[in-house]
Amino acid sequence: MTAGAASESQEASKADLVHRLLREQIELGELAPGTPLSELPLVERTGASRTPVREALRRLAAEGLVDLVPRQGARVSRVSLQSVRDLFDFRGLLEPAAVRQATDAAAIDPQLRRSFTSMRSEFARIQRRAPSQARSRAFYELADRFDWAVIGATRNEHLRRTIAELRPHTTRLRNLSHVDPQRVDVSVAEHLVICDALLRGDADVAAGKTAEHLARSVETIFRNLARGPGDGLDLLG
Amino acid sequence: MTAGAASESQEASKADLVHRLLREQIELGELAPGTPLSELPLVERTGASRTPVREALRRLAAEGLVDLVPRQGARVSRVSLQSVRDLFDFRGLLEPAAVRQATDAAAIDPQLRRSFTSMRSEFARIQRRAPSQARSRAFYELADRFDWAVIGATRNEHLRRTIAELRPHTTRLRNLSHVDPQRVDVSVAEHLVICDALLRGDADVAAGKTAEHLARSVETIFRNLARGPGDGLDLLG
DNA sequence: GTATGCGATTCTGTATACAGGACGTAGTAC
DNA sequence: GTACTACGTCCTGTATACAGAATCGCATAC
Repeated sequence: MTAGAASESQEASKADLVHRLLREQIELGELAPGTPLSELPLVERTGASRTPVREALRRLAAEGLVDLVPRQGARVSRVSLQSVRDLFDFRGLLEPAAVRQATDAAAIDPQLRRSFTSMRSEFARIQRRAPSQARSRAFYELADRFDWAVIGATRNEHLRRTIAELRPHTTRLRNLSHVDPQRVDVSVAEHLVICDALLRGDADVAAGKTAEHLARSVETIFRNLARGPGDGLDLLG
Repeated sequence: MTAGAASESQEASKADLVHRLLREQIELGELAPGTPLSELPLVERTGASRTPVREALRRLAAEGLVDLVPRQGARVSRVSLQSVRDLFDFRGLLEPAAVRQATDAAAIDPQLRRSFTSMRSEFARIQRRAPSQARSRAFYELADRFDWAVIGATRNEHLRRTIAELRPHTTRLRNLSHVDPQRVDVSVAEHLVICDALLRGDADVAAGKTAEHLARSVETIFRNLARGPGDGLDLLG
């Protein structure tokens, strides 16, 4: 594992590094929507030359994290209400199908099954914790691992790649909005239900509950938005 | 239109041109799966320098038309039976949803409605023609226009972009396989049914028939494949 | 005859230099 | 005082040069 990581960091091109750096900063909201990303400043900041920086920007543009205006340059993409709707509608189309495939895979692959079983008990443990900042963080970290496990268990390559490409958008949206402890409660319970159905081999329920979970998530985001921008949801960039 | 095309060709960067050239050649099967795409030969062939050529290759790799091995270069991506299944399964997930949105859009937008009405009558006209090479070509050209109209009428940007990215794969698959006149017959009829439901505003039927159409298409491809590679389906590249 | 090692060639990954276009600003004219 | 124009600066798009890695072929040793 260590050797793997070492050879990875050796194998990673500078374009990969710059791409990952920028993607993480955009995900975390450190680079606010609308921030200009000119190449030369990035060359200074990253130490790479313009060629890898260019490639990183193009890749980010393909992922939709960066808007590229032909002779004007790159900016961190803005987040509109419509884009949030689009994102969750699209996830609602894809992720239930992915959960379905993951359910089938977990029924066959014992190691995958153990992995989901373990995450299920972690969700249960979080459920018993008192609401706190740390609890929310733990939940999101676990939910991320769960989502990646589902992605990894998705047989269909197109489906897998497309969902994976959406994750930075989802993460960014979470980091741009505020944590709603009540929503975390519900979300933990929803993940438990999905885990149970998945482990039970009930793909229909697992997929259905995933769709419901996404619908409730976007509902919460919009409700919090309706409280006004003073509440912290600062999407217009 | 002419001025538009002129300004377009002025606006298009060399990277765009190289990208389009290669994509078309891959779609048409002129560049067979597995063909190495080294940068220097492409520089000579296209007249562009390495930078735009690189960008075009990276873009094609992101679209899945080219496989990029880290320190080894680019090859036209190979087409496996699994990748065909994956492609059509994924399309079966996305395109019914897109047809649904197009149905809603056509109910509101009169110009869009006229466009679909006109294509419906073109399908009907093709149906009455005698089977021939030209008839198949006319059908595929029209089916392409129909698909693009649906894509254009898809509100959800993620859905629209993802489906659009799949089209080169579909086109390539068609050009790598042989035309099955019997399948064209059925396919024309299926498109008529979809058009009718779409124009009638019946999104459920339009979506359902789209899913059926895709399922039958992939079935035909696999059946023709089962007849053996001598039949012309030369997918292994 | 076969296997192994060394060398040459080719290619990618990266850096950098150059040209053309866009935007902002300042100055001038009305 | 305002609007328009011209100039300067910045930035992208493109070309090209250089270094390191990988692969292929050939020669040699067993």
